[in-house]
Amino acid sequence: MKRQATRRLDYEKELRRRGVRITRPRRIILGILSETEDHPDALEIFRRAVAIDSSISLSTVYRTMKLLGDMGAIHRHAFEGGPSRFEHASGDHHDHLIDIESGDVIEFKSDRIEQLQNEIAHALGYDIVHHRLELYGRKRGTG
Amino acid sequence: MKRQATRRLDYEKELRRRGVRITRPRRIILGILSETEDHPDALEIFRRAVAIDSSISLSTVYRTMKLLGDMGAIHRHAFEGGPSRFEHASGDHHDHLIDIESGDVIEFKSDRIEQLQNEIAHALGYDIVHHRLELYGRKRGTG
DNA sequence: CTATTCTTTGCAACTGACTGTCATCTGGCG
DNA sequence: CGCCAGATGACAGTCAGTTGCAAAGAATAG
Repeated sequence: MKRQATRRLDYEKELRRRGVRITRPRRIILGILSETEDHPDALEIFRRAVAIDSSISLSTVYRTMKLLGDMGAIHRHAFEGGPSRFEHASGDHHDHLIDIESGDVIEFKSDRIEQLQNEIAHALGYDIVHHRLELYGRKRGTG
Repeated sequence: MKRQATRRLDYEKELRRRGVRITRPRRIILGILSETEDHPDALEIFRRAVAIDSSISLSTVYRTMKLLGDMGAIHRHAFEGGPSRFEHASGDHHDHLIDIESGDVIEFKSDRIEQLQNEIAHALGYDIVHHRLELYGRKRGTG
């Protein structure tokens, strides 16, 4: 449970190392990102940020998400039919199963699939730069 | 090469069956969709349609793509960082490898991956409604 | 073939999700 | 503290797509 505080400090250290200033809005957004285990969108992050400091603007949230995304500190996911949703980039790679009823996101990982993807790309003469694998499903016995 | 004309007629028959009127703009768009083997976006379809009948509007293209998509006659793909691109829904399911340099789309199919996806979703208590698997890559020996 | 009906169209205004501009503000060093 | 490049809030602009509406045009009836 101390993981979160550590993660925020890691973010700040990394930002400093890159000559990025740690401002009040950024510290608040970093705090929100490091505490959440879900996949909030920009508006949701904005709402949570405003609850802490009402002067924060939505532009700053978007700018900060872009900055952190470019740095590789967070991942942006453009799931179907909605705004981008974010998660911190710590931990290793995984893909997502999206509950089409609730919007909940479940993370999973399959080395077999990754391996098959590489084989396929290779056979087609390509190197994979990145990929997107999303399963959209419904809880069994719920419809 | 007669496949395309047949496909357009199939589209029209299906539309009629659903009580949808076959208008001039729709016939033109259907013709474009049945002739192309690539994955054009709405604007590209619009450009091709205007070359045939300059009075067609972009709204009608969007509306027709939505109609055909809802009917399941075409598939809409929202690849990263660009507008939706479309392809006719004939033939069987496949996934896509996108050349990040040229935007070219290569179709591929892997029963092994599909099977693994189902196993994963099942293990998590879900039934897959649909999925999205996109590989973004670069041609080997090109960079 | 014409009248009637109800869908579809083109246009323009609108929306959601960002991105860019700019005057003002501020973090961090000196 | 004082400075000042980089960051911020406010808001205009963009991009892809959607929607409201009056006019046009399919399909059907007569």
